[in-house]
Amino acid sequence: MARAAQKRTLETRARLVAAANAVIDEVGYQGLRVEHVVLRAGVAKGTFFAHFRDKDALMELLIGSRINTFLDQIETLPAPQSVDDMTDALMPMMQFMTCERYVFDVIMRYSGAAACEDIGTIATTFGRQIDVMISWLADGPFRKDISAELLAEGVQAFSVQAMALIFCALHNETDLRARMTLYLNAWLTPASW
Amino acid sequence: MARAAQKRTLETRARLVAAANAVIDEVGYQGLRVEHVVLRAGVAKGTFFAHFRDKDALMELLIGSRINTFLDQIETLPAPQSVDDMTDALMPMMQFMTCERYVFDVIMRYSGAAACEDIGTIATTFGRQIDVMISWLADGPFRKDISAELLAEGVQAFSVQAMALIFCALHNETDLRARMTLYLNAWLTPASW
Amino acid sequence: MARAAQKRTLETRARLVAAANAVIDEVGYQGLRVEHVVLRAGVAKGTFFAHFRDKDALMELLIGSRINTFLDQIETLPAPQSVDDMTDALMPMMQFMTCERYVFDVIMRYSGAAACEDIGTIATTFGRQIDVMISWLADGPFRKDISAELLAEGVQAFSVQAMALIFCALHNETDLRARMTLYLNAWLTPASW
Amino acid sequence: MARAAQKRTLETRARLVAAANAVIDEVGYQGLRVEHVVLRAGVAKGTFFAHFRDKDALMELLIGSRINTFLDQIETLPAPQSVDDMTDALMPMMQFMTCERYVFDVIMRYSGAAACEDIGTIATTFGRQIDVMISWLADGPFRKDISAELLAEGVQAFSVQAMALIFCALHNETDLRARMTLYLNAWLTPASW
DNA sequence: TATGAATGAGCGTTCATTCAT
DNA sequence: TATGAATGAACGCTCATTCAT
Repeated sequence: MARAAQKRTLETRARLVAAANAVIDEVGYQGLRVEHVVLRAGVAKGTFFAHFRDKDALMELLIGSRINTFLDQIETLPAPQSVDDMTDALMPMMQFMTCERYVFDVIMRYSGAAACEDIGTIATTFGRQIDVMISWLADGPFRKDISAELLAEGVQAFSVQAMALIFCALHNETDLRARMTLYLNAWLTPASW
Repeated sequence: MARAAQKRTLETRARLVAAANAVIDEVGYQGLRVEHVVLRAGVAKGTFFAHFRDKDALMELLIGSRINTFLDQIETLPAPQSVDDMTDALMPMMQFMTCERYVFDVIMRYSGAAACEDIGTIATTFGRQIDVMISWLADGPFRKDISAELLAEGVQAFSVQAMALIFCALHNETDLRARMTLYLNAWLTPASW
Repeated sequence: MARAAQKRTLETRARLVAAANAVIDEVGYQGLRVEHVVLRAGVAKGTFFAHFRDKDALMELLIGSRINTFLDQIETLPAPQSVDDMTDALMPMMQFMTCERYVFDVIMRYSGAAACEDIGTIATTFGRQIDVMISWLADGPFRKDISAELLAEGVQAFSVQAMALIFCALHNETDLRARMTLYLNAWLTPASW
Repeated sequence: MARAAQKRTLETRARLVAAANAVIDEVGYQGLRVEHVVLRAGVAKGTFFAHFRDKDALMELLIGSRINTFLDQIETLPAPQSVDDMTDALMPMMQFMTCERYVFDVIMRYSGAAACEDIGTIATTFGRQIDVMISWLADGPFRKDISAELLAEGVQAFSVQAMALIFCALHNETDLRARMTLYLNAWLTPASW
């Protein structure tokens, strides 16, 4: 019976997540309303809050999941041997992260949280990003005078900077890649000064 | 006549700004309510919206002004000759920027906007930051293999990264300075790799 | 459970309606403020708008209810056998309809709507008025060369005309009855021309 | 000088009226905003209120003028010799009166005001309507057992009734004419009962 | 007359969240 | 768990009208 109950619980939760994704497909993350989610899931509003602490918790889960999917993909790639390769590897994830101002803002609220005990889906992805990059950086023709971790944090800092520019009317996706290349070349390439 | 009218307008606007600052002193930026502002300013609510598009517009003005004041101060300083000096110079402004999560979030919405025609008070402060740092970087014992502008953008990227960490439970003000030093040393110091 | 929930809903709605009526007793229909209603009902403002589309929807309900009460009363009366009797029967309702310029205006917005599918409380009362009068007209010493329905519509048209005169500074309640008698005699009395 | 000043005054007033008509052509009577009128007229808001007691005063003037134009036209017609002719004569004016719900409402606020000392442009038009119709009724093959004035008031009452039906989704312009014919036949035609 | 900034009361709305059942 | 009515604090907005200059 407990097992059955748990099964129902999981089903309800899955229904809510599916409904939320469907809503997002229609109106975007920004436009998501709890009301619409529960309506589509066919459950009561209270049920939503029995499954998610608050709306933000759902958002974090949804966005975090998407990022994790991108990271799964990224982890299958061989360690990039150039800044261009690294940019290529990161681009899909960065494009998702900038698909909506709202999404970027949510993610930003957790940036830097990588080093925190803080356990949230998005925060964890920052840790994963750092980890992936550490493995890459140790393994490629990149700057070696500072720790791979610090280097990775720098890549993250520059990613954020590059992404932030997307939301300027004057910049577009092409710029995102160009910026990244520019930044990472300056940050990662062992040049003699 | 037009001048007289404009004078009254400016006075009212000044009253609103002063009232807003007073409210913020009491309840913080986050806690500011339009209602309280107009009450304290002794003007009608409609007057508020005749002067500011919405609450956010006021916020941008207030926060932007504060940042500009810090930049005024910063511009009086001699060009820093070390990463420590540079960090010292930037710290007061960064501390303000991280005084409240809300303030940081507002600022972030305009980060990267430096390069934009986009005219908002905060956006312009990003441009000023870049300009100040360009003058510093050209003038100090810093990396010279890339343009001062790119270097400045990097400083900004790392500042954001360092500030974002403040909002992790695990970090505090001391860390802000430490992080900045760490990042800027790695970014600005001409080391042989 | 659904029944219980509905019960609470009905109670809240009843509280709002009662509060609204109390407010009207004090300040009139014109003076009714949503704020005062919710305050007196002891519910949140949001609750009001969960029950009524807007203030006008409440007004229609309240005024429509009052008219229906008058019609209930009217329906208990025997079919009038003279224009005077008919006027007597209609007077209380017409006096309510002209108790406030605001009330009359609200009602007018729905006049003629009798024949409409349009479902609003006030609109339906127009239909009831017609029905009552049809039964009267078929049953009394009134003109018979045209359909009772057309005759009833004419009574309505003349009622409106007579009521509209009330809002002329020069006219008063006495005139309302006098006008009605004059009009109805001309409209309903089988005279040889 | 006084004459010059008066000339300027009249010009400004004319500019305001012209601007108002232009605004109405674009957004309808309902959509007219004093702000738009003064903007288009190139005068200050205060000037508007120096020329018109309030917005309603302007509206009354504009709508009243239009009605008077229709009445001018109507007065050139020969006295109608049938209900159909009478309906034809009145239709253009009635169509204008029902061009917008707002216009009809404004007019209604003055209906019945014909008999009032009350001096407003629209109120006066009601008087003119009555006068025109009195001359018609005395002069045609219409009911004669009651005064032409009372008969005219009845025509007005039925006109209002017919026009009110226009604002029911279920009715249209064709109905307006059909209704009028129906009503006026019942009211004006000397039939033996 | 003309100006136009200021008024100001109130409406409608929002929507995540709570809580009694 | 599930329900869903109720919450409630603000915000934005409206826009005719006033009044000091």
